[in-house]
Amino acid sequence: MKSAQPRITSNSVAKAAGVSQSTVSLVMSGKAEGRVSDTVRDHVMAVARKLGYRPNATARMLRTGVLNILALAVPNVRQPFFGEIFLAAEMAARQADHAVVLIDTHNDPQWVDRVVDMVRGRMIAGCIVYAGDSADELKLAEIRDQVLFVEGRDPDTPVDIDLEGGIEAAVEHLTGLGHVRIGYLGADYPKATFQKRFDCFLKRIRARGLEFRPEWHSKATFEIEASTSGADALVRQPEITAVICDDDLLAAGVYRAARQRMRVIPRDLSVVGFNDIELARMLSPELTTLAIPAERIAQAAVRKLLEKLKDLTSVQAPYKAGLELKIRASTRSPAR
Amino acid sequence: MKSAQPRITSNSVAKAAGVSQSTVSLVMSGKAEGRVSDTVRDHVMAVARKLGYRPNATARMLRTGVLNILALAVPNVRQPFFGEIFLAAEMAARQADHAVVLIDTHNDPQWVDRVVDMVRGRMIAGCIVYAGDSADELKLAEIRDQVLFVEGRDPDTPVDIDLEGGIEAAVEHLTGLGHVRIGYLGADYPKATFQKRFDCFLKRIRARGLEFRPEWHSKATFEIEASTSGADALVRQPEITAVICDDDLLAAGVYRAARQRMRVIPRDLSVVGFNDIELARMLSPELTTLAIPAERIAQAAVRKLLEKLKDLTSVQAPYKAGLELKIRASTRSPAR
DNA sequence: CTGAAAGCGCTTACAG
DNA sequence: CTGAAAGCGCTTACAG
Repeated sequence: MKSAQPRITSNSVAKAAGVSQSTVSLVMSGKAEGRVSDTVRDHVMAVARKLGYRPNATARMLRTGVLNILALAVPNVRQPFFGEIFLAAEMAARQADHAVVLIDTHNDPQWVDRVVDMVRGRMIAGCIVYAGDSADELKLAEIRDQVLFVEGRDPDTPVDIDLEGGIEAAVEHLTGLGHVRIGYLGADYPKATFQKRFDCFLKRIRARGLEFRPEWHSKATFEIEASTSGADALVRQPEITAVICDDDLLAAGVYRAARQRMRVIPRDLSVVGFNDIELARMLSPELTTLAIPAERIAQAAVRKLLEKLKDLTSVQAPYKAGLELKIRASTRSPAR
Repeated sequence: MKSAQPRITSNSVAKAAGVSQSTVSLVMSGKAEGRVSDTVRDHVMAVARKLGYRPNATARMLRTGVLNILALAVPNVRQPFFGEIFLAAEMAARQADHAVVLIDTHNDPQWVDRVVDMVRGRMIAGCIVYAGDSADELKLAEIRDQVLFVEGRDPDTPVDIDLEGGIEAAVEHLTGLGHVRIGYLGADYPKATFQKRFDCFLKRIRARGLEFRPEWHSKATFEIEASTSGADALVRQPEITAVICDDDLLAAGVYRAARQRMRVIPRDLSVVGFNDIELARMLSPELTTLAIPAERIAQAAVRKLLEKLKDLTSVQAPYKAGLELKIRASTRSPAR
């Protein structure tokens, strides 16, 4: 059996220091100022350090009712983009003295129920939901006061990206190069953000007075085989001279399909991605792509969630992050 | 201010159901069998559901002393490989009714202190440390009973990969193709696993009676520019006909450097990676690489940590995961 | 400045 | 089968 660990509590520290337990608590929580003499405070701190005492976070939470754990739910942890989102969110949360529990929604069909359980069961204070499915967002209504959506369904999603502006920049870039028959490779996931992206694209195409045929639209999931075959549906149509993708991972599928069809990027086909993960610069030629400012988005999400948890009535303007079109070597004028 | 939330506790449920608080507790914790009549149990469950009651996890933890949160410390969350590790660990932990807090050690120089604080402060039950730096492993000695190392410094790391076997397979594959001057692109991070990898490589080269010159060894971090220039130090030496890399991300640098030097893979240069992340199949040509069974490793780590936490004295044989050489299009016989 | 005491919401002997 | 009570380790009025 497990050897008996000598549990060090505020009580044992008090005993060892020859003071009351309340005094230890005051000192350890940094509220000694004006309530405990400097001599006693220093003595208690010394004893606590010597014993290796740390206040029991569970007891503190129970007593104060203040939780300092947040959850972050993202579609797929294996995607480097969400790694970046987590990293920035964790750092922002840490600075506000909070820990972050990461949830992979793709991987756990029960995730909504678990989040609701965790919030109601006081395990976590709240949850940031990045690009949740529409159905998920609905089920989260039960704890809406503890949830903050990023790239969500609602037009006023508290933290969102400027899809209109980004897609416009991408389309203008391609039309500026002379492309008139542009294909669209969408992400085959039931997320509002992908629906919106395609809508913005269509709107720009129409505004430009360009043609768009249904067969120039394909969808695929992000696994490499799936994205390759989804891309091939576009690549095999020689009249398409450029493709815009919902994600850099889909662009990788376009590269693969193009190679198989002997179409050279960018000579025979221009490609634009979405996200600007490091892969974009590992591909050859380097990928032109819409960069999402992951760090700013994650910071805004944490800040807004913490504000919401502190003060439900505070009305905040949504944060809309601008996208930057990184022009690299995968786009150029179509061959005549 | 925040609107008053009507807190639902076992007490309020008891009142609403007309039973004692202990009865509610028994029912909710699933210990009603033989202690509470079925009628009362069903009634309590119905009332609890109607009120949306969830037992307060914090109170339960404080009372039972049982924590169900683990931490997982990995070098860099943005690397898809660690996304996979997290995913599998989270799933295994969830099945054992535990949550996982993810820590990015690369990103937080204070991470060791935080983990120690969390363990001693009873926020987490224990921590899995994946490829910690040697210095970190030393500082974690204070909570060694709550820590489990993966790919660690210790020769008996409880969960490790079979580097010897893997590197041997890679070297044998290349020598079998006829390569005799093989370069090594190492990861420039102070981790024991990378030191071991190179040592295994050298050992195999020597066992084969092959030459190895110091300038055939280069090191780089994983950012694309860094790996490209680190790779270039090898690629620019025409006598090197093959390169083994500590990571697929480094292999991407070799591809980039080779392109710049006009050396065609695999005609002029064979490349072997490490990890088999999805990138390996996005590169062109597809990358031959040593696959690490991330899922099995993560599962073993969670299982072993939970066992250790339950029973300190149980002695377990280390788990050593075999590596599989995935032979793809980036390796072939050297041109004469 | 210091300490005794109540209570956060549970679980778990214990008594009936 | 059911309930009253103690106690997990803190924080925070309250009294002195």
